[in-house]
Amino acid sequence: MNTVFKALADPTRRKILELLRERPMSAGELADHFDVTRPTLSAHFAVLREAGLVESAKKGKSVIYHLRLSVLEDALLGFAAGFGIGELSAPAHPQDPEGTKP
Amino acid sequence: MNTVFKALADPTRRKILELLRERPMSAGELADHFDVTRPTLSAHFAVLREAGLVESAKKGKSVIYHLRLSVLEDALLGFAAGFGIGELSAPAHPQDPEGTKP
DNA sequence: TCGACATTTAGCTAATCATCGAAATGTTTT
DNA sequence: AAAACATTTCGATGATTAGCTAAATGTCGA
Repeated sequence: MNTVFKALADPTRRKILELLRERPMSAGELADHFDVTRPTLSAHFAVLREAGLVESAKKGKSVIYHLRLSVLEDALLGFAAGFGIGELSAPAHPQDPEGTKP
Repeated sequence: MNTVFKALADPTRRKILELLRERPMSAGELADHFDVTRPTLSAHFAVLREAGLVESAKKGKSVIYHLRLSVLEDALLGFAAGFGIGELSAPAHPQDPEGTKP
């Protein structure tokens, strides 16, 4: 949970998550949206992966990243709930919560 | 908004906010809940104040800190809403339930 | 006014972090 | 097999950060 907030502390990483919200994207495709070098972005991916916020899958030459919405949701709402913020129905996860897919 | 997430990245600062959620507290009273020195805590207060997450008021010998809940709420829910997390706002793109992307 | 108390500022150190260029790894295509 | 491509690892650098001790600032009560 600390790793999630640490990951969220960087604007580049938050933007990566926002891009991934639309659809899964390859590392190179993501890189086209930023001015930093690919090694730098790769390091950001590692932080996000470490926090459980994204998952990666090799696809040919590329590596496809996709968002793990449930992790973001749990961290954000879990923390907010402690403050009485977001007294709202948690939406059913549209995404696989944990590696339960074949 | 970046300053808010940066402020939330530290566990000590998150705990300060949680303590302040119950009631306003003086710097010294807050300090009793942590193992770090008072100057260190004072620096954390400065970060939280800079982010707008707390406000301070001098009261005699003490300085009373109180939470600014609306700032926390705006940052958290504002960010979450962009992901369809948290409220009535439906997700822009319901996530692809895996596999339908060749 | 003096001394005790609460907090902050100042100055420092060690650790962490974002970034880079170059090299390495792995995959596809010719 | 070799060239081309995508991504990551390696090694280095400058910036930021959390932490400390010591000193400064400000406030109250005797």
